[in-house]
Amino acid sequence: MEANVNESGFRGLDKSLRIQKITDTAAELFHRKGYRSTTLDDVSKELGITKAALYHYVSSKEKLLSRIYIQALENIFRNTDKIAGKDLPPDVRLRLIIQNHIKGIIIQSISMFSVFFTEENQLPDKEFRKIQQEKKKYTRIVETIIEEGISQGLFRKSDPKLQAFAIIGMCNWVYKWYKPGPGSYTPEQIADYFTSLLERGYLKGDVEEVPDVPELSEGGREKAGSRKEGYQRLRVKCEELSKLVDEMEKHG
Amino acid sequence: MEANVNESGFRGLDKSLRIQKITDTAAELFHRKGYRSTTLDDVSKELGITKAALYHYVSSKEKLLSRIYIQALENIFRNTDKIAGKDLPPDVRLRLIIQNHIKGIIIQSISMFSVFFTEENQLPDKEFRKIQQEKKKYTRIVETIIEEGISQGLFRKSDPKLQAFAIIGMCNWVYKWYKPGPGSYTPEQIADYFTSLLERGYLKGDVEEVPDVPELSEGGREKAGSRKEGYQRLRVKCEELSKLVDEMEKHG
DNA sequence: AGATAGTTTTAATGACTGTTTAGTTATTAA
DNA sequence: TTAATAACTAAACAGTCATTAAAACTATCT
Repeated sequence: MEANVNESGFRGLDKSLRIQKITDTAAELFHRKGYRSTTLDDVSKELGITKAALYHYVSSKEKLLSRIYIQALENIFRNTDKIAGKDLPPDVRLRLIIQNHIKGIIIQSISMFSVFFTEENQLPDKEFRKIQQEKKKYTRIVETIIEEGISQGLFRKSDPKLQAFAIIGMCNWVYKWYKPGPGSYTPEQIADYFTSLLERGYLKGDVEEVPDVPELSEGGREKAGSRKEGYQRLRVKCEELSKLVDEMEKHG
Repeated sequence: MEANVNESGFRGLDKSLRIQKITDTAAELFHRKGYRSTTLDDVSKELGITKAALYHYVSSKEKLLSRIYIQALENIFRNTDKIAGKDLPPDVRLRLIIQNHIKGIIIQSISMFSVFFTEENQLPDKEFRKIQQEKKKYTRIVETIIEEGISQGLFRKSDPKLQAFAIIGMCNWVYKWYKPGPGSYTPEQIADYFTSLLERGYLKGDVEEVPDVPELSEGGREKAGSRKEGYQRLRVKCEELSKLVDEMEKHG
């Protein structure tokens, strides 16, 4: 029946730490139950204080949400500029970005990023736009690295924006499935793995020449060129695959 | 000031269509404002009827959410079994799965999947578990295809589950950035692009032999083997990269 | 026309919750 | 000791919202 007095209390912390604790607790609850479904009573109960006491530290529930967003952004952007600006080959920079990204999500707590990814529409308009803008900025960083990789002849030709979305999506989704624990992967292992997959793909590579990414703007796509036997069929186009599925639809 | 009488009215539809319209409208609003923040007044207003009239078709708000989840699942699973069971090489099956996945999300409406991905914690416990289970089932399907690809020597060695998460994440994230419109990519184009990236990676491929994915279980990883000059450095390990970042931290 | 069933509305209820107010306690400063 | 301030509490305000009850409208059938 007692209030939750877990994890090193709340009273015996100095102010900035107490605010941090409030933010973390809120993030955890918002993550578990959703922002709107979490009451300030829930938060205060979890902290072992009264709701009104909360208002000593945070001026509104909305402000609490803002704080979470600000922290998440700070965390993700902490290293990006340094990485992106460093004089390193694009592939290495991309690796660093990916690693930083996954580390940010996992170490800085999944809850915070879960909220970050799912509660945007709860922010006031102005803040919402700000966040949207920052996200675009981040995408743009990744995009730029990819562009450089391509222009240096290191990366295959592609649509850099689409590729950035693909990579970022793969990384972001970590918050959905990652469960910390003794047997879990470390963020570094995941980053290593993702990088390896993204750089080289999952197909075993004994092909003479890898074709560029298909043109996205037109229908007429790649005429099968000089590739080794056995990999011809890998390049079946999606249009054909579509027909295949449609066919399946009809005949059970 | 009038009620929203857009998109072909509500009154002139037969029952099952009316229920469908309610579900779609709800999904759209839940997507825009969040489940908890959307009132039934919002939904009914959007439909041009009163709140109480809604209760003729849906017994509770929760039920409305359930319906959305059920439809999303139906949509994703519609073809999977047929694809996974078909006697096709693993790489082709994986392509089909990816394509089906992205098509499902985009065509069947982003809103529905946005809700599907973000409002799970609003479901009653029993339903929540059911959904969780279905998601696992889906991951398992992808995983199995990957396992077969590996054992047939077609795919590089890897952790199939991690790879499944990576792929699924890349695909799911589409709901976050895809904006339908005249200049947008088609689902097929996105699927094509993702598949190409996933199969072959973004690095330009003039390497003799692509190394297997690094072992995830131990620290000691790959001794640089017989690879072409110039790609040596690509295989810098994340541990080393970490140090690099840490260093940057200190010296601006 | 009248009855019936299906549909929609108006009006109310009851529970919940973000926020405010007014006051208490503990700690520090003068 | 007195005054001031920070930390906190209890209670209530003001509003919102899911849900229900009961009345009114509409179309169809007899």
